[in-house]
Amino acid sequence: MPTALPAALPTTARASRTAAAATAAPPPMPSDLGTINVPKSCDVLAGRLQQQILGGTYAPGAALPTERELVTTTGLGRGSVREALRILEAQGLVRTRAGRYGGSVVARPTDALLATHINLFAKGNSVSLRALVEARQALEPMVAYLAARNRTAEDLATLKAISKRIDQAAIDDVPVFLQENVHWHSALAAASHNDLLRAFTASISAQMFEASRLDKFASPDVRGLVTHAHRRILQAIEAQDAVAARARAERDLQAYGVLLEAAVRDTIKASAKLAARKRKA
Amino acid sequence: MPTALPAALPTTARASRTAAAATAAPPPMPSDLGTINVPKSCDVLAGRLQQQILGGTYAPGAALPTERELVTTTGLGRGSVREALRILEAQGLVRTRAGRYGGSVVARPTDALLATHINLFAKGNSVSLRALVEARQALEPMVAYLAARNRTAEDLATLKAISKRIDQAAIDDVPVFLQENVHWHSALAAASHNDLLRAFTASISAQMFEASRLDKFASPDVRGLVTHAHRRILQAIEAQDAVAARARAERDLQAYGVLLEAAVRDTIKASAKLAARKRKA
DNA sequence: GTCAATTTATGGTCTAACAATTGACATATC
DNA sequence: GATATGTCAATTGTTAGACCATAAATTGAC
Repeated sequence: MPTALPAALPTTARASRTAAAATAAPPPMPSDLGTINVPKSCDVLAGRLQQQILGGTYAPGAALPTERELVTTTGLGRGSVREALRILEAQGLVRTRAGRYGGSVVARPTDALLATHINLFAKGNSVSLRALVEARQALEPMVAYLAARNRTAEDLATLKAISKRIDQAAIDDVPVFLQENVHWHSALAAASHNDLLRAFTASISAQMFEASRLDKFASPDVRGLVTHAHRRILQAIEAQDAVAARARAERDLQAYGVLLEAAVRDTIKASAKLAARKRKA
Repeated sequence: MPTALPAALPTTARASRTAAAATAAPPPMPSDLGTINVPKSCDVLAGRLQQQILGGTYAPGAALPTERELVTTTGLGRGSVREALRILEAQGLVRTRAGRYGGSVVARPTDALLATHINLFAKGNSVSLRALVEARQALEPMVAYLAARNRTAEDLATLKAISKRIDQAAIDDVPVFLQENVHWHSALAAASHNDLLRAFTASISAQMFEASRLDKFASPDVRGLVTHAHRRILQAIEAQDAVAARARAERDLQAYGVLLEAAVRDTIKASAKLAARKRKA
C-alpha cells in the first residue's frame, strides 16, 4: 500500500476533480459526509511544494530535493514525484536540469510564461478580437501614464530606437513594421515599471500581432496613423507628462479600434462576396 | 533506443531549457551551429497535443486517445505520456478522469485557472500592492464602461443583490463585507461580457482581498466609501450610461488608491515603532 | 421495475532497470 | 603552465511490467 499522506490539499494548486456540493463547503451535518474528493498524489505533492516555494521555504535559485530524495521523504513512487515536478514546471515555479549537479531549482514565473497562459485562455475560449482590443484600450493608457512617470533614461533611449526602426520600416517593410510594433508596446510596458501590466500587455500585443498578420491589416494609412501616434506618445513620455501620455494613448487607441473594426467588416464582406460567387458557380 | 520523434517543438509549449544564443535565431553562418536544444519527450508530446487541441483536431469535450493508445501510437513509455498529460492538465486544456469510459477530454481553460497563474506570477515575482492597484485602476473603468453598455437584466439583478448584501454587511460584519466585495467586482466583470477582462479582474480582486484581509484595511469610513461608490456605479449601469460609469469608477478608484496608500504608510510606521520598542527592550 | 453484484476498460501507482546528460576532476599533450 | 581530452559519478530521462482503484455498463436476483 502506498504511504498515506495527510489530506490537506492547497486550494491554489488545481481545480478539484469532483464538483463541490451545492455552495462550497458542506455544513457538518451528523452522518452527512460531503462529496468526497480523492486527490491524485502528484497533485498533493505539487501543492505542498508550491506552498513551500511561495512561503519562502525555498527561495528562487535554491535547489529542491532530488527526485529520489523526494521519493524517500514522501513515500511516493518516482513517477508521481516526476508528475508533480512537471506540474510545477508548467507553473513556472521550478526549472529542471539533467546530469550531475542537476535537479530542480526554484524559479520565478516569467512574463513569457504568463503570456503563454493568457494566450491559451484566449485561444481556448475563442476570445474575440473585439475583446482583445477592449482589453488593450483599458491597459495601454495607464501604461503610457506610468511610463511617462516612471521611465528611466535608458527606457527612453530604447523607445526612441524602436520608434526610429518603425519609421523606417513603415515605408515598405510591413513584416518588420509589425514586429517592431510589438517591441514598441513591450518597451512601453517595461518603462511603466509595473510587472503585471507588462505581462498583460506583452500577451495582448503578441496576440494582436498574430491577428493583424493573418488579417493583413496594415495598409499604408494605418501605418501612418500608428507612427504618428507613437511619436506623440513618445514626446509626452520624454517630457514626463503623464496626463498627456495617457490622453494621447486613449485617443489613438480609439481611432485604431475604429479602423480595425472597419477592416474586419471589410474582411467579412469580402468573404461573403466570395461565398456568394462560389454558390453561383 | 527510444523511438525518434520529429523535432519540431511548438513555441507556445514551454520555455526552452537552454538559453537562445544572442538575439533569437542564430543566422545560418557556415559551420556555426546554434545552441542545440534536446527537448524532453513529454514536452514534445504535450506540444503536439496542444497544437492539435488549439487547431481544432480535438474539439472541447472530445476524448483524447487513452494513455495506452498514446503509448502505442507515439512509441513513448507510459510515464512520458502521463507527464505530458499532467502538463496539459496544468494548462487547463484537458481534464482526466479515472475508471471505465474515463480518460482525458479536451477542456477550455477556466477563468479560475488563469487567475491562479496570474496569482502565481504576482506572488512569485513579489508584485507590489501598488502595481496591483494600478492594474485595477487600468481595468475597472473599462469594465464599468462595458458593463453599462452590455449588461443584461440578469446581470443587473445580480449586481443589485450583491450590493444589498454589501450594504448590510458594511455595518458590522467585516469578513462578509470583504467577501461580498470580491463578488461585486466579479459580477461587474461578468456584466462587461468580456472574457479577458473578466479573468484579469477576478485574479486582481482575489489578490486584493487577501491583501486587505492581512492588512486589516477596512475601517468603517473606508467601508462607507466603498458602498457609496458601488451605489453610484450601479446607478450608471442601470441607466446604461457607459461614460458615467467609467468616470465614476475612475474617480472612486483614485480615492481608494489614496486611502490604501495611507493605510500602508500607517502599517509601516506602526511596525517601525514596534521594531523600535523591541530594540529598546 | 429496482437494486445489487459483476464485469471490464480505464487511469493511478509502485518497482526495477537502464540510458543520457553533465559538471567536476584527473590526466595527457603541447 | 595552459589547454585539450578522458574518466567518473550523481542526477534526470525513459521504458517495461505489474498490480491497484475507479467507475460506467451489464447482468442477474428479487
